[in-house]
This record gives sequence, structure tokens and C-alpha cells, in this order.
Amino acid sequence: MVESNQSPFPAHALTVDVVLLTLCDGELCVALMRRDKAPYEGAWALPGGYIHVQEDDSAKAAADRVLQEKLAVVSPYLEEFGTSSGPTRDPRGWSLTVVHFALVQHQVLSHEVKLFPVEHLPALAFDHKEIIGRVVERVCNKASYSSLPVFLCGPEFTIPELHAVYETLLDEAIPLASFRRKIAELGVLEAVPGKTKLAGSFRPAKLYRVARAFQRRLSVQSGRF
Amino acid sequence: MVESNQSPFPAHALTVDVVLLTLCDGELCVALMRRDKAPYEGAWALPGGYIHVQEDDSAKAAADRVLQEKLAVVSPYLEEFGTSSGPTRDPRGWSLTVVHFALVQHQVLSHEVKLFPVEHLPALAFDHKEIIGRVVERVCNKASYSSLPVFLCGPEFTIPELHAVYETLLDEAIPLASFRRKIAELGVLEAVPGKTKLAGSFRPAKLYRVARAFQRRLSVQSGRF
DNA sequence: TCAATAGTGTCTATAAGACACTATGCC
DNA sequence: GGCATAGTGTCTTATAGACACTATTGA
Repeated sequence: MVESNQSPFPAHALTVDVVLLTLCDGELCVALMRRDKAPYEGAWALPGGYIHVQEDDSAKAAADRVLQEKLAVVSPYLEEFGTSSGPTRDPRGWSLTVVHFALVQHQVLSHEVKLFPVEHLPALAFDHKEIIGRVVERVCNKASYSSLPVFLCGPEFTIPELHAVYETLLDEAIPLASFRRKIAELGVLEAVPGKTKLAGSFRPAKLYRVARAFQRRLSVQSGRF
Repeated sequence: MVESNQSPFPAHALTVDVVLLTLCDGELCVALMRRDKAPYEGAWALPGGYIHVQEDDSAKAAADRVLQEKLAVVSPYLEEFGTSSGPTRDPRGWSLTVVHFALVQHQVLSHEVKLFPVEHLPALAFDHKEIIGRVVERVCNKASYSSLPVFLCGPEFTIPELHAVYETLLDEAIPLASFRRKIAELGVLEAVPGKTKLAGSFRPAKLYRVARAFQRRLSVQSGRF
């Protein structure tokens, strides 16, 4: 941050975008909205907007505000992904967007929002298709060494449910017995005493939740368990 | 990126900062420069500067320009770390900086630059101390599952040298025999035919380099091997 | 009792750590 | 040949996959 001889407030746009991911019917989906203004009026786009320097205490706070205002979602997990910037990604001129991603349980969203499987995206505004691709790659990758996927489940979930989430993200079969062992030895999850979930005419599965000691670490840290 | 009713060019600063890391005498060090202007005139700070929308094709390009102009370094590895933003980190008002990190072999730098061990930093301008702490944590963490540390060595290096780099970053003893096995089975490194490095009056070590097939993947991808 | 999935225990295969052993340079 | 470090081979231990077995529910 050593200054140059540059004007301190050059002509550029500074925005945030949010890639909200959730699982519907075993598919990873992203929340998109139709743009109501030019450029790309009517096209599908990531929810986002300008950073409001009067009210946003950080880029992440701006992303949180966008989540609440546009998607009516309070996400248990919101992480900065990185930026996308340059002179051509927005036809109006040089722009930089700070991309965030949120992981939520499948839920009813604002009626202006639609979920699309990440494998079948419509035409998108700006460079949003590329951004989504990069975010999905990162999230799937993180699944292989972190407990991030628990945020795609609700606050309580069964081991077979969580197992299915991991298999979807990693796109490979994971031995269920090994998965249970791993979960048990990591100690991040704890059984909810006495609670089970019945899914058919067969033995119900125990419900689990993130152990108290790990709750803060998981949502604050971006690290591994 | 759906617009709000906000002015498109509000009063904020948009900068890049570069955390250049290298190893000197077995210690991880960061390159710092003295600020020549207010605020924090005379204080140590990360090399950085405003993004020049006329010439910088992206935030990363701006970081690369800063590396070349201020540090006279062409780094083999430059990665975006993330952003730091808010109304208070710069006394002049709301600012956002896109932080990058570069990993280089120990080398002679511009005489305005000084290397400080990351464990013994001087007082720093802005929130640079916190930024360095977060970057160092990420880089050390990445060492545990990626080949990133090879960039702290030169283009050719011995296995014992690389081993020492990993031990420094991870701050723990790594069995050398296991380390060799791992290197061998990953296949990322190849011996430079016939070349060895003599370090004393004892058997010289073979020199290795990143195998051609991995060179692009390592410098482009931020992933694991 | 059967169907269907939840959950456990055990055997096997693979990979990592421990460590002894050999190799090779200079003196 | 001795010293110091480079590099290899082998034994042991920890961990993951395979898979059989038991558990529990509704019908």
C-alpha cells in the first residue's frame, strides 16, 4: 500500500457477488437471479451488488447484506473465494468483484431466485459462468480434506445423509464403513441423544450434529478439521 | 453484480499488496519497504500500490507490476490470497486491498527492500501485520498437502534441501526416508542427469528439478499435487 | 418373518514411521 | 580408512478398503 502517483479514486466499479450453493435431489445447485437492468438485462446472474462504503464494514459484510436482502438467507457458512477483475468483464469499464460462497441446506428462497444445477447452467451475465466453475471446483476440492460439506446439511443430519453429500461433491464412491470410522475418530460430530430419523419401513438412523467445541472453528476457520 | 441505487464510483481506495516470502538461514522471511508518504510515513509496510485501471488487466497483473517495479523480482509463483477491506484499516477512509503472495528463492532484492523473519516483525503500517500472519498460516498449511514449497528453492535443489524447507514451514520433524518415498511416488521431481551438489567433505547430493509435465500445473494451479 | 437400510466387527492391503545398512565424497 | 552426510532396504505399526455380520424399523 505504498502510494503511486495515481489518482486515489479512479474510475472502477467495486462489487461483491455471492455463489450460494445447495443440494437439491442429489445435485449441487447455485442460486441465480435475473438482472433487471442493463447491461445483460434479463440474463441470469449471481446475486451481488456494489459495496456500500457507508454501511458495509468489509467486503464480507457486503456479501452478507446481499444474501439477506436479495436471497433472504442467513447463511451458516460464508467464505471469501477471491476476486475477479479486469477491463473487459463488465462492458461499462474496469471492475473488480469480490466473490464469496455460501453453503446452505436446501430451503425455500425468495421467489426471484432460482436454483440451477451447476452442471447445467443457463447463459450468464458477465464472467459469472467461469466464476461458478472455479468456486465449485474449490468447494469440491475442500470436501476431500475438510468438514465443509456439513453446511449443506441442516443443523441435524444422519451419517448416511452426510455420506451422500460427500459422494456427490467428490463424485466417487466412499466406503460407508470407513466414512463412519473417520467421523468417529475425528470427533467433530456428536449424536443427538435419543433422536433418530425414519426414512422408510426400516431401521431409522441416528441424528448427529456438529459438536459444540467445533462449531465456532468450523464456521470461522476456513481450515481443515 | 445486480446494481443497487448506489453511485457507481463511491469514495474508496482499491489497492494490491504483495507478501513476498523467502527463506533466509532457515527462517521464513517477508519483504518489507519503508513508506515514503503519509499515512504511516517512515513505517515498514508491504510493497503495494493502487491498481492502475489504464494498464493493469487484473488485480494479479497489478501485483505482478508491483513486484517488478518495487522489488525487481519476477516471481515463479504468485497467487491471490484474498482481500482485506473496511472503513478503518486506512485512516483516509474505506479501502480494499487484494493481497497476493509470492514465493521465491533467497536472492538479492532492491536495496529499498528489507527481509524480516515473520516471527519478528517490526511495527507495520495499516493492518499489514495481521495480513502477513494470515498469509503465513495459509502457506504453511498448504505445505502439508501441496508441492508449493518447491518455489522457495531455486530451479534445482537437493532432496535434503527441500526436506529442510518442509520442516521449516511445517515446524515439525519429517522422517527423511518417508519424505524420499513420497517424492518418488508422486513423480513431480526428476533428477538432473549427472548433476550433484557438494556441501562439505562428504557424499554430494543429487540435484532435482520439477519434472516438465508438472511445471505448468504447479505454477498455474493452486491445487495439490 | 421379510424387506430394507443402519450400524459393527474383522480380515486384508496399503502406506507411513523406525532404523539399520550401504554408498560416496573429502580429508 | 575415517568422518559425515546421501540414499536404500526391511521391519513394524497405523490406517483405509472389503465385506460379512448383526440391529432395528414398518409392513
